[in-house]
Amino acid sequence: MYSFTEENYLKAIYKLQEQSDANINTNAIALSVQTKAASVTDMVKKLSEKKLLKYEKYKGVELTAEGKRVAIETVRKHRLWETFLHTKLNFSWDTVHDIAEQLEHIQSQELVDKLDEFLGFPKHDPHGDPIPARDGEIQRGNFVQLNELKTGEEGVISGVVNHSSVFLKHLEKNELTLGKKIRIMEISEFDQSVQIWLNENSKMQLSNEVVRNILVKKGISYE
Amino acid sequence: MYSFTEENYLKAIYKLQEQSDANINTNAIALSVQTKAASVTDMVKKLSEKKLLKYEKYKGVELTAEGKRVAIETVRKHRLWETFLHTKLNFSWDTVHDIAEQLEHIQSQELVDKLDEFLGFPKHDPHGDPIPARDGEIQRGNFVQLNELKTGEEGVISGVVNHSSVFLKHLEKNELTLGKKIRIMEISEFDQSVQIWLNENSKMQLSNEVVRNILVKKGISYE
DNA sequence: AAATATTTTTAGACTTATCTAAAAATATTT
DNA sequence: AAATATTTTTAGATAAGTCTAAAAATATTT
Repeated sequence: MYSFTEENYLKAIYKLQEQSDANINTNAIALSVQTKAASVTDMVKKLSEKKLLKYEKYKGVELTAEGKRVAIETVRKHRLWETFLHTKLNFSWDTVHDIAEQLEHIQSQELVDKLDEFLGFPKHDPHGDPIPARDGEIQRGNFVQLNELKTGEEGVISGVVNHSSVFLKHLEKNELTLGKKIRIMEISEFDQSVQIWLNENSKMQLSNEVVRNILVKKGISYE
Repeated sequence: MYSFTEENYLKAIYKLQEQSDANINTNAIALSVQTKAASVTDMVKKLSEKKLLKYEKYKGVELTAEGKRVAIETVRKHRLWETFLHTKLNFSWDTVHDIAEQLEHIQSQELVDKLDEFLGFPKHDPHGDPIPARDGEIQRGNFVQLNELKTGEEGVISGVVNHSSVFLKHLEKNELTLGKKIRIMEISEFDQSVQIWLNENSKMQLSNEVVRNILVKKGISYE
C-alpha cells in the first residue's frame, strides 16, 4: 500500500499536527524523521500528489483525511506491537519503541485485528498512550501533568510526556510505573520539586523536570 | 545489518543449495526471488564482495559460512513467526507464510530469543519444518514421503513437500493435518493412488500427487 | 524600508535494487 | 566440429529516497 518511508512521514506530521494545530513546516518534519529539509520537500511533494496531504510552497503542510487515516493506522499498529512486546514478551517499557518502529510497517489488516484480539483489545500501550480503535477513534484519558496537582491531591500514574529511554528507565528504577498511586505532600517554593507520598513507609522527592513529565489521572483530593 | 533483499537472496540460495549440492545458477535464483537474471548477477556480485558467497562468472554461487549463517537465521525467524501466527493468533497454516515473509526481516536478536521462549522453544513450524536453533543447528526429523510406505504400513503426518496455499487448503479441508495417524490400505496399480485408513469409519482415497507431497514419520507396520 | 538572518526550494548527484536489450560465454544438437 | 540454443553477463536506464550546495522566498532586526 504505502511505503515504510511514506508511513513514517505521515506519522511524524500527524504527531506534529497534534501538538500545534498550525500548518507543519519543513524543518520540523526534517527534525522529526531525522533527515534534511531538502529531502522533506521532495517527499512532501510526492505525498501531496498522492493526496495524503495539502502542500503549498513555503506554507507548510496539512494532512488530508486519508493521510490522517494512514497515520492513525500506523500509530495503532505501533502501540499494539509495543503492548505485545511488553505484556507477552516481557520487554521493559523503555525498549519496546525501537522494535515497534519496525513492526508497525508490516502490511496485513488481518494481522492487526488478530493481534488486537490476542491482546484483549487493550486501550493503552505500555506508556499509557491510547491505542486508536480500528475505525481511527482515539479515546484520550483526561490526564494532567503531575505538577498541576496541588498539595494534598492524589492521582494515579497513567502516562508520560517524555518517552525517552533514559527517562523511562529512571522512572522504572524508582518504581514510578503505570498504575502507581501518588499523593502530593509538599511543593518546594525554591525549585518546584515535589515531595510525594507513596505509602506508610515510602516518601520520595521528585524534581520539577520529572514531575512535569509524568501524567496522572486525578483522584480524590484531601486537605 | 543486512538488507531485506540481501536476506531474501541468501535464504533463496540456501534453500536451493539444500536441494541440489551443485553450485546454484543464476536462473534458479532469479526464479526463486522472482526477479530477472540480470538483477541476480548484480546482487550476487554485491554479496560476493561482502563475503557472503563465492561467485565465479558463469559458474554459479555457493554460500560462505557467514552467508549460510545469515540464511539459517532468516529461516529461523521465518518459522518462529509462522508458529506465532498459527498457535497464538489462530492463522490457518496456509496463510502464515506471506506475513512471516515480512516479519522475518525485523532486526532484533532479543526479539527472536524472546519470541522463541514465549512459544515454548518449538521444534517445528505449522508445516512441520524444523526450526533452526539459536546456534544454527537444524534437527531434521527423518520423515518419508507417504508414497514410500508399503501396504499395511503406518505413519503420522509430520510435514509437507509442497507448501502452496492451494495444497495446504486441500489437506486442511480433508483433515489431513499434522499429527494425523494414517495406515496404507491399498495402492492402485493403475494410477498409484492410495487408499488410507484413518479410523473405523473413515477411509480415504488420495491421488499420487497428494501422497507424494505428504511427509510422514513411519510407525509400526502391520501385514 | 533596508539589511540581515532563517527557512525552504531547486538543481544535480548518489545509492540500492531493479529492468530491457544486446553481447559474451557456455551447452546442446546436428 | 560447426551450428544452434540457452544461460549469463554487461551496458545503460529507471524509481525511491537521500544528500550537498546554491538560489529563492520569507521573517526578523535595525
